[in-house]
Amino acid sequence: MSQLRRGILQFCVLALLRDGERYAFELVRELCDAHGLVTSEGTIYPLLSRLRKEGWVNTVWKESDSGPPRRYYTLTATGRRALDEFAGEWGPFKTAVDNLLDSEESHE
Amino acid sequence: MSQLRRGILQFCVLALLRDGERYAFELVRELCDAHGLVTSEGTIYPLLSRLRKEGWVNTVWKESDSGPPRRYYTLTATGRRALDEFAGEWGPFKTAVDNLLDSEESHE
DNA sequence: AGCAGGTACCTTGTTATGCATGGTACTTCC
DNA sequence: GGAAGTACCATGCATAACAAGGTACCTGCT
Repeated sequence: MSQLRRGILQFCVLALLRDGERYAFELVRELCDAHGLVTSEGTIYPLLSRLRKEGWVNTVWKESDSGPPRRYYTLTATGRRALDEFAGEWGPFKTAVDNLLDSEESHE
Repeated sequence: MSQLRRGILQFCVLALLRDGERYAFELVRELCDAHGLVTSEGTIYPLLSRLRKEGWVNTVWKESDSGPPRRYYTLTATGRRALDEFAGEWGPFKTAVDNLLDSEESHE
C-alpha cells in the first residue's frame, strides 16, 4: 500500500539529489521505474514544495533543448544533515520491523 | 518521525497476534518498550477497530484477576493472509530504500 | 497552418492514519 | 474515601500520498 512510503519518500528524493541535481519529472521516472517506489506527479510536486520550505533544497531554472524550462533541485547542507539523520533512524526501524515479522514467521 | 510507522503498525500488531492472543494494553507495551515502534493508546484502539472491521481479527472478553475486563484479539485466516501479503511487500520495499540510501552514501 | 502527443510545471481535494486529549470504570492500597 | 494503576474507548487534528485537472512549451505530422 501507498501508506508504506509515508515519511520515506522525501528522503528517497534527498538521496537522489545527493547524487546530483535533478528536476521533478526526472525524479518521478527514477522513483517510479527503477525502485517501484512512487508515484505520480501529484505526489512529487507538493513534496518538493515542502523540501523547499524546509530549506533542504535549492532550485534553479534552466532552459531545456526539447520542451519547457526545468526547475532543477540541489541539496543544501541542511538537507544533507536531515538525510543523514534519517539514515540513522531507518536502520533500527527496519530491524525492529524485521524482527517482528521474522520471529513470528519461524513459529510455523 | 512518526510518519515512518504509517501503514506498518497494523502489520506489526498482526505479527504479534500470530504469536498468540493479546489485549490492547499489552500490545502498546510490547510495541513501545521492546521495539521503539509506537506509541500511545490513542494509536492502538482506533487501529484495532479498523482491524476488526476488516475482519482481520476476532475478539473475546475475559475477566482479569487485577483490574477491568480485557478484550483479547486473535488473528483470523483473512488477517493471516493480509500479514503474509505485507511480508511479501516489505522485503522489496526495504531493499529499494536501502539501495537508494546506500548507493548515494558510498559516493563520499 | 493547425493539431496531436510528449514534456514540464503546478494546484486542489480526498483519504488514510498516527497521535494528543479526554472520558469511563474497575481494583488495590494507604 | 482518595490516589494510582489497569483497562477500555471516542473525538479531533495534522500530515502526506495520490488522483484529477489545469497551463504552457516544443516537435512532428498532415
